Amino acid sequence: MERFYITTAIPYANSAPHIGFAMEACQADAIARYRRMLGEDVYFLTGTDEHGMKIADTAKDLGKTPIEHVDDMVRLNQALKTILNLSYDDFLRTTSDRHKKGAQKLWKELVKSGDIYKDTYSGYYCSGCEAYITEKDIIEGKCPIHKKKVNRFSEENYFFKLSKYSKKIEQLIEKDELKILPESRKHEFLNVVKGGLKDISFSRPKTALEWGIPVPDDLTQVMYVWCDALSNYITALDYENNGELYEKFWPCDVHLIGKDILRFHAGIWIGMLLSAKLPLPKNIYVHGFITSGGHKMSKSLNNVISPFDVYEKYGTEAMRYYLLREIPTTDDGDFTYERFEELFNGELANNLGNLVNRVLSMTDRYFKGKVPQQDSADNDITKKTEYLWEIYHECFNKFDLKKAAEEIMAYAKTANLYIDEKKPWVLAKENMNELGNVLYNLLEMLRHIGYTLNPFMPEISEKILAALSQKIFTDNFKKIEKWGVLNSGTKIEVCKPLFPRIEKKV
RNA sequence: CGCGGGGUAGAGCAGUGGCAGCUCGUCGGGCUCAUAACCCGGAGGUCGCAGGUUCGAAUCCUGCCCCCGCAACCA
Repeated sequence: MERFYITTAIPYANSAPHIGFAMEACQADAIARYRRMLGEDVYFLTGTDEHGMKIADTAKDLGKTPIEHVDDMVRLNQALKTILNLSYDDFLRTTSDRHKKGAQKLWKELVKSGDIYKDTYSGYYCSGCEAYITEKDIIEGKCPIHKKKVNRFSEENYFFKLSKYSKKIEQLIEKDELKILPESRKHEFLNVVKGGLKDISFSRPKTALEWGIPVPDDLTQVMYVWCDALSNYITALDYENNGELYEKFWPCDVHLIGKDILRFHAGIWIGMLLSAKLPLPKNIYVHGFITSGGHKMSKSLNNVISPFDVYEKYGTEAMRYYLLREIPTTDDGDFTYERFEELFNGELANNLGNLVNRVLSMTDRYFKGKVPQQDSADNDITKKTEYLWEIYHECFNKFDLKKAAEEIMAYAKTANLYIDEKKPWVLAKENMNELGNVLYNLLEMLRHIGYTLNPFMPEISEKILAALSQKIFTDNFKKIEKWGVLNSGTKIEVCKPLFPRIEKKV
C-alpha cells in the first residue's frame, strides 16, 4: 500500500488562529482526504510552535505563565479541527515531552557531524523580530519595526554550519530532488540560495531566554525557536526512538507552508536533515496569503477575518469550499462576505445543490426512488466523466486545488445542461425507457461528483453518496472512477436541499 | 535605479504570437424536474500609457505611469 505523509506548518501559538492558517489546514486536509480516497495509507500532522521570547513576553503582559498562555492558544488551534472538519492523525505541541526529546536527539546528531560550534555574538536583539538586528538599523535605541527597546548582547551562542550545505541545497532544488511548488517560489528561493546561506545562531543563553528547549549537555543554553519548531516533522513520528511511525512515514511527501517561511524550510530544515544524514522531504508546497477586501488583514483596519466567525455564519462545508475554491491555491487571494455569498448561491446552491435535488426528486417521482435500468451509456457523458477524473488527478498532483474544484463545478453544470436538453418531464409522458437512461446517467454523474467532492466538502460528499447508497471507502478504490458502478434497483433517498440559498438582506 | 506581484467588459479573473474569453451582475427570451432555481440569447473591453520587433502582439522587446506586498498586530 502506498504511504503518504503530509504536514502543515505549526502556527506560532502566540495568538488566536488566523484564517490563513485555516486555509493551509484545509489544503492539507483536502490532499490527505484525496490520498485516502485512493486507498493510500495517509499520515497527516499538524500542531503548534510554542516556544520563544515573543510568547514569554506576551504571557508576561497577560499576567500568565508561558504555559498557561500557550495552553489557551492551543485550545483555540485545536478547535479548528471541529469547525473545519480536519482529519489529521496527530497534533504535536512543541512543549510536549516527546518533542523535546526528539529535538534534543536531532541536535546531538548535528553536533556529531561537527556542525554546531560555539561563538560569541555581539549585537542587539529584538524580541518582536525574534532576531538580531544590525546597529545601523536601530533608531534611538529601538527596533525600527517594533518600536521596542533593544538590548545589547554579547553572548555565547551555538551556531549551525548552514553554509556547509548551501551548495548541496541549491543542487537538490535545481534538480527537483527537493521539489518546490509553485515554480515561481522555487526560483525565488534559488535566488536566495545562490547568494549563499550563512551560518545561523542556533541557541540563546538561558539567562536571556528561558522559554525553550534546553541544549543537550549545556544547561546554560536553549534552542533557537526555528531549530526547535522545524524538528516537529520528525519528532511527532517518534524520531526519538526510531519508532514505527518514523520508520514507516519519514521521509515526508509534502510539507505545506506559507510563502513567508519558505526559506526556513527549504534552507535551515534541509540543512539540518543533511547534517543529521536523514532522508529529505520530497515536496514543499507553498501557498499565498489571504487579504480582506483587498487589504492585508490588520487590527487597525478592523478587517481581520476570524475562521470562527465564518464558521458561525456559514458552517464548515461552505468555509472549506471558499478557502479551497476561491483563494488561488498558490497565490494571494481575497476574502469578502459579499464574494462568499455570491459563491455560495451561485455554485453551491444553484449549481450543485439544485442539481442534486432535481435529479433525486425525479428519480423518486418517476422510478419510485430506485436506480432505473440503463440500456446504453451516453458516449459524450462517459467521456466527460473520464476527463473529470483525469484533470482531477492532475490538479491534485500539481497542487492546484482551486482548479480541481472548478472542474467539478463545470461537470455539475454539464449535468444541469443535460437535464434541460433531455427534458425528462417530457420523456416521462412519452418514453419511460429513454427516461430511465437519462436518469441513470444523471445519478451516475452525481456519484462521480460525490467522490470528487470529498476532499473539499467531506460531509456534503457523504450526503450525496449516502443518497445513492454508496460509501466513500470501498475495498476497490480503482472502481469508483469507472462509469456504471450504480446498479439498477439501488435505493435512492431524497435529501433536503444541501445548500439553502442565502437570501439577500434588503 | 532595493526586491517581488499586478494593471484585460460594471465587479472578480483566465488567456505567453494568429478572429478577445470565463464567472457574477445587467437586459430580453425559454422551460417547469428543481432551492424564484435551470437553459438560450443580447448589451458591455481601443487588453495601464507610449514606442519597437513581426505578415500578425493582451501575449515578445524598450521606456514610462499607477496599485499592492516585502515593515507593527499577523499565516
